[in-house]
Amino acid sequence: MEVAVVESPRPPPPPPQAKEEKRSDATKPEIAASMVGSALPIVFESFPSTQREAAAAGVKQEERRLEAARAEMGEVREENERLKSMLSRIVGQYQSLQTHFLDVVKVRELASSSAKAAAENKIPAAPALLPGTDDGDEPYDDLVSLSLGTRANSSGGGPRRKGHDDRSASSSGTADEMPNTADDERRHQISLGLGFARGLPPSGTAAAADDDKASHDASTAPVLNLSSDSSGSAGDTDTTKPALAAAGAARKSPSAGAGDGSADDEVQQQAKKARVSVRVKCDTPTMPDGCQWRKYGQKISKGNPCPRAYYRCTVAPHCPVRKQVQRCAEDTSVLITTYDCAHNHPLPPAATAMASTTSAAVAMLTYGSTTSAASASLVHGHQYHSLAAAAGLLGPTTMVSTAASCPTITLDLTSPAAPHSLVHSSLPYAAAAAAAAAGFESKAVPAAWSSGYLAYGGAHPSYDTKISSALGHLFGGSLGVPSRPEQLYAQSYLQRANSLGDGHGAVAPAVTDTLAKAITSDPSFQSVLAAAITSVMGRGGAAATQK
DNA sequence: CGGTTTTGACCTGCGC
DNA sequence: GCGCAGGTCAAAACCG
Repeated sequence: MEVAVVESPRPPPPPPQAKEEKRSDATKPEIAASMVGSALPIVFESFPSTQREAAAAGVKQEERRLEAARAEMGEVREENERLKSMLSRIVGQYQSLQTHFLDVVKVRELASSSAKAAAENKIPAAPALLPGTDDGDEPYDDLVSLSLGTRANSSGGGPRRKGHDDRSASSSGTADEMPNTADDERRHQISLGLGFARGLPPSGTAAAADDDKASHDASTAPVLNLSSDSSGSAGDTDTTKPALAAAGAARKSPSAGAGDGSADDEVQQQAKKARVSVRVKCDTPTMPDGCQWRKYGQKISKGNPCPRAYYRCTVAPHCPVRKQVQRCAEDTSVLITTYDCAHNHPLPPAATAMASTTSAAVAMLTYGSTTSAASASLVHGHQYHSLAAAAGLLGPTTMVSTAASCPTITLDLTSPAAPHSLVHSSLPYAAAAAAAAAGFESKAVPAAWSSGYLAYGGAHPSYDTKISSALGHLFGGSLGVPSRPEQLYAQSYLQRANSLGDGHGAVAPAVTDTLAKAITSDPSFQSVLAAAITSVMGRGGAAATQK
């Protein structure tokens, strides 16, 4: 349980009142006691002897207040315990699900190999989990939707990628570029089932191995193709469309895409393609996200009289992260900040919130998948947490767009939350996550979570749990949107995660709705929630993995 | 003096 | 091929 270690990374340069708000429950009694202890003597000394009765009455009043405070702290502690147990239950369910999933994958693997050996002998393994598996050669396609739209790269071609689609389509049926079918299929399976998309080589082999599957994938599991829009296609690592920073980065290090890139290179290559846009009401020239930025350009873009400023991260010399800042043409009080890429360096604590959010969104867009915690290397572990954060915490009104040259997640933090959004919080989550994983142009889901998150930035004293404060600081807590009802958000979210499994609205398109159903079915949803909380609370570790 | 901002020029991709 | 728009570069100016 990471709950116990959450308090250590205390990110933001704390404003005085915020510091008070973020004290853990465990420290509260001592704090309160010390406060009372220091206050009482003053009370005694400051009262003249002639007013001892009044002083005594005051003492009694203080004691009553102390009792009340203790009772309140007891409640808070109880609440915290309840949340902890809930979280541990969720984590347990996630692990059991994962174990079960691995078993299923194994069974399918065995079934596949035996099916090939027995020629036409199909083994209907795990039909409940794998409906519609009608081709023995691709037994895992349908698994994808069960694992948050994974196998980003294995599909060998994104729905929007120009030319490469044609290439993969035209290459259908030519298996001469298939060096090791079994091996590729294995990777394919891994990527499908456990979201090892990152581990897949974006170059020829994976895509080529899928050549005869690509068309099928595109039709049966189009939701998987988002990430391949980025760089997962055959041999296009050096010809990918430069999405903002990608152009500059490619210019600076053209060899990065040409070679047989390391995992990190691939990660960066892929991460460069996705963008996260944040809309927030802000008076300052830029949104205070805790990072250090250097302005390197400014342009007047068409359709907006407000200039667009270009910033580069200066925390590390070669950090690829860039951001564009532009005021909304319709409402100049709204600041639109678009982040690109992921930081390749440890972040200052104050910056980890937004950075993890954006990189999480990038990760989700880029890979559309989570990796197995069991196999978590540093990189994979980061991916795991990132996706979790993205899927679970991209709560604010979220739009996923692939209309541009690269997929973009837009977080609209300008609209206040509607009360009902608490009740239906899971749907927007699922729709957003599914849409993000799918890479489809998706209608913005009125999740209106922003207040739910931001409210925790204010950290109501009675709800000063680690979880809530961690959630609250996702966006730095500096964007405070006052909304008391949303302070119940986390609780209702958790409770709903337990009681979920029913209807979904008709907000999302059909495909994403299918994914939404898969995602919001209890175990996955809860696991994502648990991972999300773990991710947020373990920012320190996440920052370390961002190296 | 070092770091940041400004700003015009340049590069690249895309649509016609 | 041409023009447009977006993005980046880099020298000069600015600032603490």
